[in-house]
This record gives sequence, C-alpha cells and structure tokens, in this order.
Amino acid sequence: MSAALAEKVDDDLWSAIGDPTRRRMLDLLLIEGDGTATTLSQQMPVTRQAVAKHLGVLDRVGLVRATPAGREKRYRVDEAQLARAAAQLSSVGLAWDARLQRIKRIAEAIQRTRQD
Amino acid sequence: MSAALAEKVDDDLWSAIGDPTRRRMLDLLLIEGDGTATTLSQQMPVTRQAVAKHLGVLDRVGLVRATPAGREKRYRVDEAQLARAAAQLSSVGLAWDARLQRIKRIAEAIQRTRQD
DNA sequence: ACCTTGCGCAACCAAACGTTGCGCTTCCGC
DNA sequence: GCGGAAGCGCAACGTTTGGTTGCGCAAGGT
Repeated sequence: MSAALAEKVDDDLWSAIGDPTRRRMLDLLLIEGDGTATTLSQQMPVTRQAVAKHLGVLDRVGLVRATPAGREKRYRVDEAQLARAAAQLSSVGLAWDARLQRIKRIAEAIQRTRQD
Repeated sequence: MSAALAEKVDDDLWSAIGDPTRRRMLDLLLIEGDGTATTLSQQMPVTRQAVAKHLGVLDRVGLVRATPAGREKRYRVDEAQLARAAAQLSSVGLAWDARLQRIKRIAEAIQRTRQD
C-alpha cells in the first residue's frame, strides 16, 4: 500500500487558510507587500475588528508577522510559511488527482476485459 | 497589473473541502469505492449523524452522489466534480507560489542594484 | 412474528465568524 | 501645549456550523 493516505496535513495551517476571508487577506498582503487591519478592511466587506481577529489567527500559525510602527501595526506575509501552506494545498489536490487517475485506469481495464 | 488576482474560486466547493472531516470522508470514499454514513463513521472519530450531515453537504455541492439500496444509502464520489475541486486547490497553491517567486526575484534585483 | 440494522429528525452544546460599542494611545495641526 | 482625528484593543452579543444524544420509523434476517 505505497500510495499512502496519510497526507499528514498540518491541521492548524489548513484551517488557517481554509477561511475565504483569510485567503483574501493573504492575497492582498502579497499584492501590496504589507498592510494593517484598517487598510485591509477597507478593501474587504468586513469590519476592521473582524480583520484584526483573522490577523491574530494568521499570526499565531506564523503565516504573517507584525511589526509595530508608531500607532500602526503593519503585517507582512511570512514567505516560507506560506510556501509550506501552498505546498500542502497542491499536494492534496495532486493526491486526489492521482487516485482519480487510478480509478479511471481500473475502469478502462474492466471495460477492455468486458469487450473480449 | 496583468497577474490577475481573480482566482474566482467557487466558494461553495471550497468550504465543502475546507473541512478536515469531509476531506477524510472523501479519502475513504476514494479508497473503498463507496460507503454509507454508518460504514464511514466506523472508520472515523465522529458519530454517524455527523457523517450524515457532512454527506448532505457534499451531496449538495455535487462532490458525492447517493444511490438508495434497500435500507442503505450508498454514496460514491463524483469524479468530475472532485477533479474540479482538486484543480482549485492546486491552482491556489500555484498562484501563491508564483507571487512568492516574483517577490523573491524583485528582492534579488534590489540586492544586485545595491551591490554596485 | 420478532429483533436487528440503518436512516432521518429534533433538541441541545460549543466553537468560530462577524457585528457594534467603548476606551486608550499616538500622531498632526494650530 | 492642546484638541481632534486616526488606529488599535477589548468586551458583549448574535448567527452559523460541526458535533453530540435521544428518539421514532422503515427494511431485512431468522
């Protein structure tokens, strides 16, 4: 049973990027380099406080890092950690694709057998 | 701004596969071909009812299809839809990777400029 | 006929996402 | 220096969602 099922997905990371709002925030941070709870909330349909909470979550799992600057608190994406997250996404997608491929091959084999 | 941000991710699909329990269920269904709420719940740390609800969600977004068989209700993965979902996962992962690559290149360019 | 097996429905709990409201610090203009 | 605006943090609250228990009902096996 080499095709192991154990994706051993880091569950905290997954649930962090599982939320659509947080994904959107990461996108914005990637595009603009950095941002604060206020600036991000202005480009999204949620309040500053909601964004602040999400930033807290992202910070806790290490996907972003904060640097206080006067009365502001600028956040930046931690590139290494996001790269890990991206890898996990791709890996799950690829795993499913692989299984689907196998099923397809088996189905074709049966088809061929039946045509004898 | 050619590198569009619009990943246009189908939000219902995402939230369906965003849940770890549902991902696990899809894995089991792929491995065993099909299953019922009861059989799946026996291989997971949740109750049959919880599994049944999740199956309802997966059915609503089209990731699985049910075929009543006597007193049982067997579920099977809809391969086309799962393929779509897998593609979305990979695509988001790749999009992030691409942006990270760009940032890295820019950083290196600045580095080089500074070394003159 | 009876008992088991499998499903569906309803009530209830806890955690998560989002809101509003308030108070505190920091900066800017006068 | 002082007053107002800009940002942030904290707390209370409502709603949705993942999970549980408990029950009743239909389908099969003996």
